[in-house]
Amino acid sequence: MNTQKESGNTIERSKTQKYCTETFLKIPESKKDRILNAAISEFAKNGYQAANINVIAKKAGISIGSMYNYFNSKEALFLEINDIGYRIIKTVYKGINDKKGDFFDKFEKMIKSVQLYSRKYPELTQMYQEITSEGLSHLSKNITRKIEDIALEFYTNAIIKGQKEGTLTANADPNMTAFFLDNLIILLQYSYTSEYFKERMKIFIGEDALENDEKIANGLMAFVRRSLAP
Amino acid sequence: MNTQKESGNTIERSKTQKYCTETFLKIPESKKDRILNAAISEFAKNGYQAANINVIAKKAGISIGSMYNYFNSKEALFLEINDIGYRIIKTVYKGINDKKGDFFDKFEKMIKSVQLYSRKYPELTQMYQEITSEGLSHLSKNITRKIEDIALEFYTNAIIKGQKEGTLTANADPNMTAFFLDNLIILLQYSYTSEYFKERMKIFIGEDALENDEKIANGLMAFVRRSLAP
Amino acid sequence: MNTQKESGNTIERSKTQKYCTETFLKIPESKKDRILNAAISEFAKNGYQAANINVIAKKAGISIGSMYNYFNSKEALFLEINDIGYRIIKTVYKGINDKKGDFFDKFEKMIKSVQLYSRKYPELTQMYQEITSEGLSHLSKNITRKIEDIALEFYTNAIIKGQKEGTLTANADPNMTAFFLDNLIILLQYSYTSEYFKERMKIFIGEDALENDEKIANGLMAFVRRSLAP
Amino acid sequence: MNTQKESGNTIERSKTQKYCTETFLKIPESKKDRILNAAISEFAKNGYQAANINVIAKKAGISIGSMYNYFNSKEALFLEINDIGYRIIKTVYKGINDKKGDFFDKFEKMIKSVQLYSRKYPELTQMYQEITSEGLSHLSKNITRKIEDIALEFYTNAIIKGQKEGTLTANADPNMTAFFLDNLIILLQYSYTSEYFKERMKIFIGEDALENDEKIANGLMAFVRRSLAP
DNA sequence: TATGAATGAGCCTTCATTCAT
DNA sequence: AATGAATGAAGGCTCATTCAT
Repeated sequence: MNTQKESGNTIERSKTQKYCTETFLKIPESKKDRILNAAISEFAKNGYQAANINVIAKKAGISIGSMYNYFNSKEALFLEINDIGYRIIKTVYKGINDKKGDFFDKFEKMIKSVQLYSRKYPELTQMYQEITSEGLSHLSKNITRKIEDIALEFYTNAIIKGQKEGTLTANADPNMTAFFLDNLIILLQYSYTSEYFKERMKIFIGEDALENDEKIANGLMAFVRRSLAP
Repeated sequence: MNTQKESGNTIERSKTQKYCTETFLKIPESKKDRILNAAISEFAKNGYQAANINVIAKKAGISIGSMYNYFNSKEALFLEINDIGYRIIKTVYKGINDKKGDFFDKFEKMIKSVQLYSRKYPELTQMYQEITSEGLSHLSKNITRKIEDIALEFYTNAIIKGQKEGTLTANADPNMTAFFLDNLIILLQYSYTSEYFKERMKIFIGEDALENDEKIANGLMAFVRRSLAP
Repeated sequence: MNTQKESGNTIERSKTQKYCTETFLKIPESKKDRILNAAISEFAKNGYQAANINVIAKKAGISIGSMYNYFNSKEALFLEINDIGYRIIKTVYKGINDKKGDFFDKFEKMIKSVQLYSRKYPELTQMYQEITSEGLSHLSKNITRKIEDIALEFYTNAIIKGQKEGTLTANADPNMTAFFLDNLIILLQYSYTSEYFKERMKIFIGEDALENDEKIANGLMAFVRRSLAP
Repeated sequence: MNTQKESGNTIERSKTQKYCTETFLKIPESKKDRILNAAISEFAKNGYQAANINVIAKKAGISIGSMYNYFNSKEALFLEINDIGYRIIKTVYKGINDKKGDFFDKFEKMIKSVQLYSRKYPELTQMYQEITSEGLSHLSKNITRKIEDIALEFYTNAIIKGQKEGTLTANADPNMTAFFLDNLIILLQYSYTSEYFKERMKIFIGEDALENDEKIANGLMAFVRRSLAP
C-alpha cells in the first residue's frame, strides 16, 4: 500500500489555464513542487482563510517576496492548486473511460482510483473538501463546475451504455443513478482523506478499515451491483 | 415545504454538556436564541476562521463584553453551536427509531428528515460540514463522535432487525450497508445546504432539483430498495 | 510673535461632516487633540503616502487598534484633518467678511490672518500644500472645492462692493482680480509654512523676512493698492 | 497652442551636475530619454513616495538591474530629473533676459513661457511642485536654491533697470516686487499643471480658463502694469 | 553590461481578547 | 452583570534594492 506523503510528489500542472505569473513558469520544477506542495499542505490543514502565505513561503524555503513574484495573491495560489486537483481528477476519469469493460468494471476502477489517489495526494483531496464547505464557492466555481461536468458525463455515458448493452437494469433513472453513485464515490474519497471521515469509517467498518481497501471495494461493489444489475 | 429562515427558531440546547458559562444559563431564552442564531449565521456564512465574534455580538444586540461573559472564547461559542446540531440530529434519529415501520419506511423517513431539517436549519447544517474539514476536526471531535455513534446504532439496529424479519436481503453486510447508507444520507444533506453541493445536484438532476423533494426521495429509495430488498 | 508649535493647539472640529467613528466622538478632547495633532504633524512632514499610521498612533500614545477604532482607514483620518483645515479657513474668511472696512482693510486683514494662522497651525497649512501637489485630488476634492468656493465668494463680493463704492478701480476685472489676489495670498501662506518657500522668501526679501511681518504686509498692500486703487 | 505630450520630448540634461552613474552617460540618447520620460511621468503622477522604480524601468523598457546601473537609488533618479527641470527653467530665464524690451515686455514673455512650458513639460512642472512639499525639500535643496537665485537675479535686474529707465514706478521696493511677481508666476504655473490648481483656476476664471491663455496673460499684465507703471 | 529573480523590512488593517467603569 | 473602549499580535501584500548569471 502506498503510504507515501503527498509532499514528495511531482505536481502535474495545467499548460493552458494558469493563475501563476510568468516568473513562476521559469523556475526549476523541483522548486515549483516545493512551493505547490507547501501550499497544498497548508491549505489542506487550515483551510483557505486560516492558511498563512508567509508560512507557505517559509515551508517552501523561499522569501515572501518571491512568493508574490510567483503568484499575485493568496487567491491566485489557491486557484492554481485547485487547478492541479482538477487536472488529476480529469486524468483519472479519462483513464477509466478509455479502458475496456462493462459498467461495473468501470465503477470498480473508480473505487480503486479513489483509494489510490487519496493516498497519493491526501492533502489535495482534503483541500477539495475544504473548498466545498467554506464560503469559497465564488473562488473556485469555474474549476469545480468543470469537475462536476466531467463526472456527470462519465457516469451518464457509462450508465446509458450499460443499459443499452443490457448489463444495467433499465429501471434505473440515469441522472438519479449518476448522482447517487457519485455521492458514494465522493464520500468514499472523504473517508480516505479527511481525519473526521476516517474516524467515522473506522466506527462503521472497524478499526482496520483503512487497511482493507479490498474489503471496502467489494462491499461497495456488492451494494451497487445489487441495485443496478439487471 | 418549510422554507422558514433558521434565524427565527428557538434553539434546543443540551442540558448536560456545556461550553458556555454559568452566566449564559441565567439569561432569558430569547436572548440566548438571539445570540446562538447570530453565531450560527455568522459561522455558516464565513466559516470558523473568518467568522467575527464582534460582529456576532453586534448582530445579537449584545456587547462584546457580554459575549465573553457568556462564552470564554470563540472556540467555546463554536462548540456550543456544534452541540445544538448534535441535539437536533439525535432527536431526529430518535424520532425515526421510535416510529413503527420496516427498514425502508425508516430510511424514507430519514430522507424526509434530511430534506425537512436542511430547510429548517440550513445554516446549522452548513456548519456541520465545516466541522468535518481539517482545520476544525480537533475542535469538535467528541461531538461528532457522538453523532456517528448514534447513526451507527440507528442503521445497524434497523438493518439487523430488517434481516431478521426478512424485509432485507441477508446478503448485505450490516456494517458495510450502514456505512454506505449513511454516506448517501450525508451527501444528500450537503446537497440541500452547501452552495457547492446544491449547484452540483442541479447539474446532475436538473435546475429544479431543489424543488422536487419527492422525486429525489423516490429516486434514492428506488436505488436503495433494489440493492437491499430480499 | 507667536512661535508656539501647532502641537499644543486645541483643534476646532466640524460638527456636521465627519470621517471618524462614533467612538472617536466620545473620547476626551485632550486625547482627540493628541491624535489629530500627531496626525497633522505626520501628514505634514511626510505627505499622505509616506505618512505612517502606526507612527501616528505611537506619537499620540494610543494603540494602533484604537486608531482604527477611531478612524476606519488612513484615508478617513486624512479627510478628518482636511476638514479641520477647512473649518479654520472658513472661520477666517467669515471673520474678515463680517468686519467693517473697505476692500483694502479686508485684504490687509487677510494678510495678517495668513501670518497669524500660518504660525498657529503651521503643519496644517503645510498639509494643505501637500494635498494640492500629491495625486490626492480625488481624496480631498470635496473639501478643497468648498474652500475655493468660499475664497471666490469672499474676493468677488469684496471687489464688486469696492467697485460700487468707488474705492476700487473699475478697470479691474473682478474674477481675474480675485484670482490673482488669492494667488498672492496662497503663496504668502506657503512662504510662512513650507520649508522650501520660507527659504525662498529669505532669498528674495532677506534673512530676517520671517521676523518682519509688518514689512511684508505693507509691501504687499502697496503692491496691491497701486494696482487696484481708483 | 502646443498640446504635445511631454513623453515625446528630448530631454536637455546638465553636463556639470550629475546624479546618474558613468554607465548612464554612455548609453544612447534615445534610451536615456525613454528612461527619464518614464521617470518624470511616474513621479508626476504618483508623487515621490508612491512612484515605483520597477514600474519606471518597465515603462522605459529596461530591466530593473540596468536602472540601478544607471542610478544608484530612487533618490538619485529623482534628483536627476529635478536637475532637468532646473536646466529648462534656467534656459527660459536666460532666453527672456537676453531679449530686448522693457520690463513689461519681459514679464509678459515670462507669462507666455509659463503657459508654453507648462504644456510642453506638464509632468516636469508638476514634479517641481512636489519638490516644494515638506517630505522632499531636503532632497532637492541645492537644486531649488539655484532656481531661486536665477529668478531673483532676473527680477531684480529687470526691476532696477526699469526704474532707472523710468518705465517702472520708483515707489516699488525691488526685492518686494520681485517676490510678489515671482509668486504670481509660480502660482500661474501651478494653475496650468496641477490638477488641483487647474480646477481652482476654472472656479475663479471660468470653465474655459485653460483655453484662454491670451485672456489670462492680459489680465495678469493689466494687474501688474497698474501696480508698477510709473 | 544587462537581466530579472530574490529578498525582507515595512505598511495597512483585522480581530480575539482584556479590563476599567 | 453589562458595556464597549483598548490592545497588539498577526497577516496579506509592496517595493527599493541586491546579486547571480
